[in-house]
Amino acid sequence: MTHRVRMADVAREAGVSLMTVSRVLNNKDDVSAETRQHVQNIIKQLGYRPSDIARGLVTRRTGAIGLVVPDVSNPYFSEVVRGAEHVAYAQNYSVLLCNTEEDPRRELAVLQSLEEKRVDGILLCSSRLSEEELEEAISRHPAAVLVNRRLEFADEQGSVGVVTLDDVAGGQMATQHLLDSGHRMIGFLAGPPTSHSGHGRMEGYSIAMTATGVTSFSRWIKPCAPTVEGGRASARELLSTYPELTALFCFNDLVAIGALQACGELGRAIPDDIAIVGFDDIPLAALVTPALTTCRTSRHELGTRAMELLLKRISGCTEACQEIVLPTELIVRDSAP
Amino acid sequence: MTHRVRMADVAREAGVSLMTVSRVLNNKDDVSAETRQHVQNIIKQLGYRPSDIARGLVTRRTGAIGLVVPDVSNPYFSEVVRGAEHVAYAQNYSVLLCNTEEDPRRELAVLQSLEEKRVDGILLCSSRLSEEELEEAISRHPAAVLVNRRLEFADEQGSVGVVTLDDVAGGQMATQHLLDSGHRMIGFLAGPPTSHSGHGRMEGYSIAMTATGVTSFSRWIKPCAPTVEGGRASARELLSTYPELTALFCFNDLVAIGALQACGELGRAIPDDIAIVGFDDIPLAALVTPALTTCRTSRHELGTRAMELLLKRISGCTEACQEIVLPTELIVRDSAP
DNA sequence: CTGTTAGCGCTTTCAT
DNA sequence: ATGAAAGCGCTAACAG
Repeated sequence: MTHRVRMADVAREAGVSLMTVSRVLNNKDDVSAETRQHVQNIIKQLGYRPSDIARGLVTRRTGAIGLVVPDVSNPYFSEVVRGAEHVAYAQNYSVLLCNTEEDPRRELAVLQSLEEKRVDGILLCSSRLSEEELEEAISRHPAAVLVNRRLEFADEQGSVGVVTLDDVAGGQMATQHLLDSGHRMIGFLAGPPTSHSGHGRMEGYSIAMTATGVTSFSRWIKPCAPTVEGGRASARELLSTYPELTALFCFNDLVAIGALQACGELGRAIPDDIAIVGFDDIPLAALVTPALTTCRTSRHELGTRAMELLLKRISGCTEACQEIVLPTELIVRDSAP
Repeated sequence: MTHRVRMADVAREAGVSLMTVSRVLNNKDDVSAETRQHVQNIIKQLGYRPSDIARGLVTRRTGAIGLVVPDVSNPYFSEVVRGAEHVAYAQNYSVLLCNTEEDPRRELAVLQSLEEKRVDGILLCSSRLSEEELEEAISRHPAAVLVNRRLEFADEQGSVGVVTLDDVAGGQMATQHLLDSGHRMIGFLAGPPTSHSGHGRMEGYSIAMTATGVTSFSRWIKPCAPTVEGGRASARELLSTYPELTALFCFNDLVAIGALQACGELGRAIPDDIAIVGFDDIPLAALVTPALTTCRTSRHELGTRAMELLLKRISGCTEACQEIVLPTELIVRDSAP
């Protein structure tokens, strides 16, 4: 690479000024059709590509969105990412992807890095930060949308958009399904204590249990890592301590699959000895044996709606539309018919 | 946001020149400890964050890598992405993620966009472009590494790094395993005709079959979409046409799972009536019933090695080390014991 | 050790 | 419809 073609090269070659080239590039209408065509030919001939860097310095817009997720290789988030990316691309935004690896320190680090990159906005999924850290981080960015996490205090100021799942309703629906099948001793593998989704699902579980008159179920609630292995280990423990349990509601499908494995190891048949309900309906859920009953959540839609909201906010939309709650849907399969 | 804090604000407040602030920021050693501390205090106090945009304009480095994959929500690629991202982050590079959605036109578009972003290099996974398009795109970027795809002609020029799986050896190993179990009528669900990995695996299959004296197996080769559904449909067709087949080697695990389903529907028991071998060892492979025999490939390592190679090349490493072939490992489970 | 000068490649503003 | 000048926020190269 000898020397990147600059706008000045195009201008010289075309025999016009920098401004004319700039106008052609930005589709300004005050350029004669003739000149425009000529300049476009030269651009193509020289293989010129404008520098977003130089442009960004003066326009203070980068056309980039920071997308922060705990872990792209988690199928849940990779679908959110894909949905978000799709919308961004359609509006000519690019996406800077950042994994936090569930580490709040790293989350702060990527947020700072995105600030230095001067992204036009951030999409923050399942943030593990404290309210204070979150408010600080958000205030430092031109626009922000939170996914799967709400801000208690800043909400009313409309400083941030929010897209969440109706975890409470989902948790309630899942638990009610088990109750309707006659189960009363229902354990809950609750996921990470820091997860807001987990709290919502637990609330739904509690509501359903209480409404049905089941009390003292709190000892049946056990936190766990949101993974197959986490579910397996916690299910073993919970079922060993409380063998009277006849059903398990799980934080997510991975945990539920871990529970499936644990039951296999403990020699407890599913769904006859014990029924299991997951959450999310990841593709895997339909493929394991027995197929998982679960609450379907549209991760893709979570991503698209969040990005749409963010881009709206970037464009200066100050209207209401700042909190979106997506419903979930119970999918009944073999693990809890 | 009234007015972003600039370096000039820090300099004024600290009573020093722009350069001193710049030196503190970039950890240049020719600043007195005292001044450095003072400036750092002011920076923190003002909440100053340097602009990578402005810096990039003068240094011609953006600290960003373009990562191009067909689809992040495909677990295969999301693990590659995660490996790559991990290495990039450790060296203070950020990652611009681009999905091509398997569309070559979109692939060209994102490549152009990355060029305008002036990324320091690109990592291109499973490119569907023609040799010419690929060469053109690569030549326009400061550095490039290809994953799961080779460039026939440009290789010797060392203009591009390459990281691939040893698909031929993998295909051969998988097929040989079936041959060793006594199978001779082995079908191959080949994946997309455009897939280079698919070609490699087919070559391995052919080598093994031929070496064992099996001829005229080409009619048992059937292309398919690289998905569960694609595998299911193609397996049904292939097994209906050639009911004498006793084993199937599949392009990847998703296809193999589709084949599993098809066999279930056709009433053919696995592994007794028909044995199945997949490729990749995705997490799902161990969880389906029967558990899948497959060739394990380390997607994470594909990502880390590729990013390491790219960053080396960006740093001007012109040494050999420009082609890496990662081995695969046969994992024997229940679908082909 | 610290400061001054001159751009990086574009767009904005104002002039013609 | 087109151009000239100024400057976005920073760093490289040189001075002191």
